[in-house]
Amino acid sequence: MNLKLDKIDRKILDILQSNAKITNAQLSKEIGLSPAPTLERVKKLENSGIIKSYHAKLDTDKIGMGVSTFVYATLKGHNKSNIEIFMEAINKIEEVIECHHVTGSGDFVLKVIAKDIASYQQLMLEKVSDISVVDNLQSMVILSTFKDSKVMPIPE
Amino acid sequence: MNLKLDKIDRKILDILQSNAKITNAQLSKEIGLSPAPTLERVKKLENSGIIKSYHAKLDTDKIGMGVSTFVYATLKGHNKSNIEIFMEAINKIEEVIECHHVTGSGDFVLKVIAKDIASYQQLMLEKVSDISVVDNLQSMVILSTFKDSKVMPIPE
DNA sequence: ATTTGTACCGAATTATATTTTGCATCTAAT
DNA sequence: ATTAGATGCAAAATATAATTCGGTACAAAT
Repeated sequence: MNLKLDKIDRKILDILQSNAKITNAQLSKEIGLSPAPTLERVKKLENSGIIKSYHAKLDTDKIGMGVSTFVYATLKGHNKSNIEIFMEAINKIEEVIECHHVTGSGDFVLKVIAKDIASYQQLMLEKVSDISVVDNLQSMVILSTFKDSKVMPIPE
Repeated sequence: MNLKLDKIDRKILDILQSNAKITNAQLSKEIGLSPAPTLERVKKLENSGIIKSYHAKLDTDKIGMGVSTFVYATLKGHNKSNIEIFMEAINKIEEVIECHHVTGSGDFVLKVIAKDIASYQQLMLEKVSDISVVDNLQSMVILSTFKDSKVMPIPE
């Protein structure tokens, strides 16, 4: 599988990142090819794994998930087994929508969403703090998000 | 516009969050309705703004954006005018894909992507540190991401 | 020069989305 | 209880879009 991206591929990726629901016909117009090779390129991008998946983005307020936070979590020891215990527990909590292992002594950044502050507190106390290997948790509540781009730049 | 979501709506949202490319026919099967009312519901969810948009998710490594970081930024003073200067500058930097205003004295969390550490450093020095109102920057490099769910739970 | 592979186009085919129609259910007012 | 209005539905018909197919052009390798 050839992963080399030309200018047209990058344009396709740019467009599909910002609007996944564009029709192939419209996409082909915007990149200046006919529908057939356009579709071929898109399929190639999908099959090669460059495009991993397609997702609907929801309005958190409108679905009643008004509280979003970042949580910085430290473990009691950042050995492999503790990390595995942590990962497994985190994966079961659907309100934890992201979990990243970051530099700094074995620490993690989580993104958590909740209905309101009360349910957030409950969630953290009952589900996250409760994970045996968790040492410290530090929450930052997101007051507002003024950039949340789903479009990543693609280097040449 | 009625924003009340019933069980079927929540199921639709759940499915479209994890797979935006599902056909209406398949979606209707999974929720147990016929295509017509299914499409009606999806359109209603789109028009009401509950579904904001649809996006392709790319593989950061495969597009050559191997470095992702969280950056905690503090401003020299967190008054309205400084925040506006900061926001405007940040919006122009396409490598900064997220920017959130968080609790703590006027601080921000950014998510930044780059080709490699060298270009990351260059980006931060030349574009981010350079914003006049920025006081302090603290970077955390993401070593690995083991949860990045695009599916938010929806409360009843 | 010939072969091989790749990318492209236009047209035909197939799949899918959208609209329409009419029926069933529910609610509220009489 | 009955009626009127609204809502939601299934099924069929239509419109639109995606996909496939055959063929052409071009580039690189032999």
